[in-house]
Order: sequence, then structure tokens, then C-alpha cells
Amino acid sequence: MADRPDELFLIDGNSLVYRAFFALPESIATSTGFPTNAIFGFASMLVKILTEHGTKPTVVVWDAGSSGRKEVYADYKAQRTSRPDLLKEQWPHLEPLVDAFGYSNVKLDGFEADDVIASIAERAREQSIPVVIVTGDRDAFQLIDPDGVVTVMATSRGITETKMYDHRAVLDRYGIPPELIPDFYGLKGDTSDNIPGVPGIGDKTASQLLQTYGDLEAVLGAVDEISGAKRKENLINHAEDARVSKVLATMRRDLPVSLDVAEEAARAPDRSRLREVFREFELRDPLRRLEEFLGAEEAAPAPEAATTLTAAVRPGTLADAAGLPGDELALAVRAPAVPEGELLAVQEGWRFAVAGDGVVLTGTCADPAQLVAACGDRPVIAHDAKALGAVPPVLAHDTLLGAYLLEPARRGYPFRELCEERGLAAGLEDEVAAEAVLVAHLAAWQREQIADRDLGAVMHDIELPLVPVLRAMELEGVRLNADRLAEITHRVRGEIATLERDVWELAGTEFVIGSPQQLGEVLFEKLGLSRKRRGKTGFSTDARVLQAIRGEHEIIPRVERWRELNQLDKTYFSVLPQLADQRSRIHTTFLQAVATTGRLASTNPNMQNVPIRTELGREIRGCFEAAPGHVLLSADYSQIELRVLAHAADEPVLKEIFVRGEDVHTATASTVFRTAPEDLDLGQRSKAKMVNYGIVYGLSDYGLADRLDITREEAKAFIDAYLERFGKVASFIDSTIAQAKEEGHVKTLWGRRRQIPELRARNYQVRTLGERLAVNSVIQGTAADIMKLAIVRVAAALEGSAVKLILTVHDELLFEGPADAVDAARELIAREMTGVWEHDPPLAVDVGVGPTWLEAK
DNA sequence: AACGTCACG
DNA sequence: ACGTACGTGACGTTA
Repeated sequence: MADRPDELFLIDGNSLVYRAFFALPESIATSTGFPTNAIFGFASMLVKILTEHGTKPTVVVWDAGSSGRKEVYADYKAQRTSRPDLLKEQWPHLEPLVDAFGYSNVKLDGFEADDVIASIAERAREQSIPVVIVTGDRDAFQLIDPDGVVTVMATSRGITETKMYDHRAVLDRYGIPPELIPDFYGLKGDTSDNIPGVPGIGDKTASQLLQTYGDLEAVLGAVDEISGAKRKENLINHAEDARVSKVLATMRRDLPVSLDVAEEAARAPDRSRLREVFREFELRDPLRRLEEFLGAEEAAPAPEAATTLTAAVRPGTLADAAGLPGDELALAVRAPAVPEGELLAVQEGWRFAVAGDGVVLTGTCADPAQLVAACGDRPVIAHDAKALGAVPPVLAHDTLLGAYLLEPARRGYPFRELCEERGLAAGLEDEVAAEAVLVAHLAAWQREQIADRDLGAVMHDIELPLVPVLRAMELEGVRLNADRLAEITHRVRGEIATLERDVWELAGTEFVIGSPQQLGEVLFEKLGLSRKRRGKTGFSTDARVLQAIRGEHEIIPRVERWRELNQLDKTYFSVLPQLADQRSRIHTTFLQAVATTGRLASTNPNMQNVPIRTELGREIRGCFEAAPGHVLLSADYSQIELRVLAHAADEPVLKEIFVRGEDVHTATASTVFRTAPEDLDLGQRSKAKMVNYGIVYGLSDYGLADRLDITREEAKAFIDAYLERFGKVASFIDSTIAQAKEEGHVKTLWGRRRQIPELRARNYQVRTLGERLAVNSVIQGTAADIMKLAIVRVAAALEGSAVKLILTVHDELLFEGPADAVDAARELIAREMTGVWEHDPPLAVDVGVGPTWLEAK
């Protein structure tokens, strides 16, 4: 990508070096044992910037004080332990490294790097000199301006992966403009700098409050309107904390920086000194990349020309949308910007763009739903249509879903990234207009790819029709019995307090029970209990370990109970009441493009992992109920994955078990142990159950032995017996893996694909993971296809009915409606759910009805 | 940001 | 000889 020639790079040295130090293992050192992890990481980042952006004027800024923040708030950065010795040793070598690159080192006595960078950026902005700030600290986003002069390159996962943020990207990521970042951290706090914020307010809430009210003061001023008693209380009690936090998070832009931005020229790296430094610290890999760059620099190829798209932009109103030329319309919207400083000003509304054939209509509207309505019955294309609030009646394509079907194993599908990868750019001033044009072009490319890969059916029969149904479920929500939840909360918090006191007393010290590290110290060092497994940071204290040492000390059962109660308290009791709407209903968001196998996911809150297995968990589930006069109906597929396995493997014995309607685990046990079902003991059934699930997940003898607490030999004997009796399952596993190795991907029965690059890994561990993924993806993915189709079909069959689909949990659907209507719909629901699959063995559905989710199951 | 832990299917 | 069952999201702690 071509950068503007004169942009200035401002690097936050402290931020990058700390990140490098903590991200990389201490084992990185020279052959003489001198630690180099921080040097290595920092050098890698500098090399990356150099190779990707070329020689640019660059300044590395270092901390030289706390900018007076400690006077404002004594605990500022109190959590940061003083610089570790291993890092101290490396520190003196950093500035010379920067010199060798030809970059300047800058420090300002008494001030943090943050504020120095902010001040330099401000000077640069005044002179319209483009600046790229390189840092790992998210609060730097506040420096980004709307005109694209100041941008931030933020390190993401690991150390050398980075992401560029401009005004638009911050809005996309946070829902608020850069100017509100300090207000955002004021509310949310920042654990890494020990900035408190307001308890119970995280990313999502902070962003939502700021979007609604404007800035921090406006949020605090509007506290009476804010829903949720606890949230309101917290905002009132911690208003001062929030204000102080905002001050701490606000960067100073007025420091007397002596640097003359205009004079800061690009200096070429001092090649011999660079090579010398890299050799001294034995940075072989970065040196190799550096040499490649230095060697290639002379013969730099011209950047590949990107496809620049264009169209006629016509400002207008929603009414003009229907008259646009062409058949399909591509949509893009941008959330309203919050006017700075004018909190009561009328907001301008959402910016929209609609692309027809060669023409883009742009304008503003109050709500994206109006835009959708204005398109009428024209086929529509969008990126993440569900997020528009209203789903177009004819959704012809969705570029989010297209990208997901083509590459389901990706981490995410940011629109800009997808366009950049395709070399798509729009030569239009108006960003929203550009996006609409890009949506249309990206869609065209995806459709070809989808056709080439036979993914058309999955797209048109499953994913696209699912979008409006999911949106309707989100809007419907599930009713929460807040009173019942409050009673449980009260009781449980009392018990947590008692347990905490008991645990501290038995430990002889007051420690943070929720810290695995501190708990480990108490259990294994202070009390000398047996250590079982260990992880990267210390000995494990997870539930299995605690169970194993439960008899050794009376503190253990209390810790176990504390864990259980505390988790439920933090995850449900303190969160759910705040998420409920006026009608006490909870609205989750379904994620249609995250799970690699094709499953759906649920977030904010996750309604797919609401407890049910423990007694207290069941009580929580009992708090989800039908509205007065209504009932809930739960319909779940019985053993769907094992039925899919039976069909996919064409395994006669397994099929027969289902056809006869037997209990599959008992029947498996009977077959494997060659014992009549009535002579089996409970242990044998549960072992068979483990093996059944293990097959679906891709088991190993070691894994099974570990779970069943038997020897590896016994586990192996089980698996062998199973695979011998169910011979076709064994050949299914083998052929699935063989085919996946050959083709690089697997497919579900409906043709959903997943690439499995792991199968080609050199590393044994990664490769065997690939083998398990291959088998599991076919089965879990086919089951996901079945459920998604069932959702579409059931929703269509219930159109106009008083019975509403409100939730899906992988193999279960939850409905709500008037008791008589629900009763009447029972048969239809079961019929539609089993009807999506016309294979052997058939699917079976269990249906239950009740006043609460617990009782409906 | 990564890790550990734990909830669900 | 390897290390060890699939897919998710939420929360708290710590580096």
C-alpha cells in the first residue's frame, strides 16, 4: 500500500517494550545467557514497520516521569510492579538500537511518553502533517482526528501483528468517536493502569451509555433515566471515581515539546550498526528479514495497482431509494456522530448510502430500519444485515455471511479488511457511499467463489433465510423473573461472605480467593496439599484438582463452593437485572459468523450456557419464565450428533439402536461389553457414554483414560472393542481424515466447508488436532446445519401464530406463547424439526412444556 | 493480552 | 517420543 511520503511515525517505546517483554518467554536469550526477549520483540516491531512502510521520519518516545498523574490519584499504575530485573538489564540497549535504525529518541523530564506523543501529534495536526502513532495502549485512540491526519497503529495479538485505526475504525470498534475515549475509560476503568472507573460497567455498557447521552458528565447527569437499580447506584456512588479516571485517561497535548516536526527528516538506517547490534544480540530472524528488505530496497517493485471503483454519487432522501437503477441495492450505514460539546444539539441521524447500478444515493435517516423499509421489495445486499435492526424482506446476499462460509476458521470479518484483501478500493470522497459500492463489488466476487465451492445451497437455503428469524428472536427476548433472581442473590451473597471468612480463617491469611496464583500458594505451599497438574504459571487449582484433594483439608470444599457461588454471582446475579428491558425481558445477540463448525453463538448475555447441571444452576434457569398467561415449550433433538454419526458412517449396528428407540449409551455398553442391558452396571453405561462422545470429538486412549480414571491399556481396550463392534465408524474416521488431508477441507452433509490447514503441519500435536477437527467438524457441522434449517422451517410454519420462537441452544429450541396455542403447536414443531432430515436413522425430538425454562425441559 | 477457570451443547 | 476429546462466551487476575 502506498503511504503518503511525509508521514511522521511516533512510537511509544515504553508501551511496545513492555508488551514485547511480557509477550515473549524469558527463554529468549543470547548463547551466553543474556536475556533478549524485550530487545528481540522491540526490534521485530521496528523491522516490521520499516519493511512495511519504508524509511520514514520516526521518533521513539520514552517515559521520564508520571506527568503528575500520581498527584491526582495515588494508586495510578500502582498495580504495575517495578520493572523486573530481566527487563532492567535489557533497557540500556534499547536507545542505541533506535539510533541504529536512524530514528530519534525523545524524552521529556517529568512526563510520560503518552503525553509527549499527544503533544507532538497536536503540533503535527496543526500543521497538517500526517502522523502515525505506534503503541499498544488503547487510550491513544483519543488522539485520532476526523480528517485522517492522526492515525494509530495498535499492536494486537502477539507482538508483530498490528491494526491501523482511523476515526472510522474507532467508531466501528467502540461505537463512539475518538474524542470520547477518555470518557469511555472514565466509566469502564483500565485495569492495566489501575484506573478504577465505575464497577459493573464494562466495554459494552460504557459505549452504550456514551452513545445515548453524549459524554461522561451527561451520563452522570442523566443517572435518573438509566435502567437497572444497581447500575444507577454504582454511577451515583462512583461518580467521582469516574471523573478522576477520565482525567487520568486524558492525554495532555500542551507539553512544551521542542521537537520541530517539520524538520524531522527521514534518515536512512545505519546498515552496519544495525547489523552489528542484531548480531550482538543474536536476533537471527529479524536480521534475516532486515537483510531481505535492505537488499530488496534498491529494486523495489512498483506497488500493485488496486481496483479502484467509482460511481455517481447523488445526495437525496430515502424516498429516492426505490427509483435507483438496476435490480439489487447495496446498503451501507454509519451511526450518528455525537456532536462534541453540544450535548443537547439535535443529532444529524444516521448517514446512509444505497448503491444501484452505477449510482449511489446518499443521505441521512433517523434509523437504519427506515432505510430498509425504503428499499421495499428490491433485493438487498449488506454487510451484516442483522445489525441493521430490520432485515430486508429480500436479502440477496450478506458479505459477512459470504466471508464466513468461504473462510469459517477466521477470527473475524472486518469489512475493510475483506476489501483490502481483494484489492478493492473506492475512489469516492464520501465514506458511506464508498462502502455501499464496495459491498456490491465484494458481494459479486464472493458469489463466484460460493458458486465455485458449491456453497450456494448453504447460503440460500440456510444462512440467508436464518437472518430475519434470528433478529426476531433477539427482539422477542426471554422474560426474567427478577424478583425470584433477587431472592436467590440475597441468599447466595450471604453464603459467599461466610465462605470467604471461613476460607481466610482456615488459611490463616486474607488472600484473593479468585486468584489461582494466590490460591495455589495457600493450598500447595502454606498448607502443603498435594499438587496434581501444572500449567504455564503454576500448579493448577481447577475443579478436578480440588476434587482430587478434597479429603486432605476442610478448606477445599469451602473453596469449591465459593468458586461455584462466586461465578454465578458475577456472571448472572450482578449482570442479568441490568440487561433486562422495561418488560423484564433479556435480549441476547446471536452471532452467525463466529463458530467454525457452523454453529451459532450467543453473547451479551450468552444464553447458550445458562447453568442447569447443579442445584443452584437449576434455580437460575428457573428464573427464565413465560409471560403471565403464557407457557414455554422446549423442543430438543435427542442425540443428534450420534444420529448424524450413524448416518454419515452408515453404521448398521448404531443405526439399529436408534431405529429401535433404545437408550444409545446403554445399548453401546451392551454391545461393547457383550452383556445384556439389564445386567449392565451404571459405571458401564457412563463409560460407554464417554466413549460415544469421545468418538465424536476424536478421542485418544490417553484422553479417555484420564477422564474415566482408568489405565491407558484399559482405555485402549475399550476403544478397540468399540471400533470393532462399530466397524463402519472406524472406517468413517479413517476416510474422513484421509479425504481431509487430500483436499485440505471437510464438508458437512449440506456442503458447508471448513479448511483444515492443521493437517499439513509439521508439528505432531497440531497435526493430530487437525485429525480430530476433521471428524468433529463433519458431525458438529451437520448437526448445526440441521438445527439452522429447522429454525427456518419452524419459524415459517409458525408465521402468524401466537407461539414465538425465542431461543436456540445448539440442539434445543425454546418457544413461548399462550398455553392453548402452544399445546396446539406441539405436533407441528416436532414434525418440522424431524422433517429437515430424511435419512436413516431418523431424528427424534423431545418436547416439554412448563412455566419456566427449567420446568419446560 | 493472556491465562485460568467454568458455564453450556 | 511426541501429549492428549470438539465448539463456544464471561469473568477475574496478572504480567
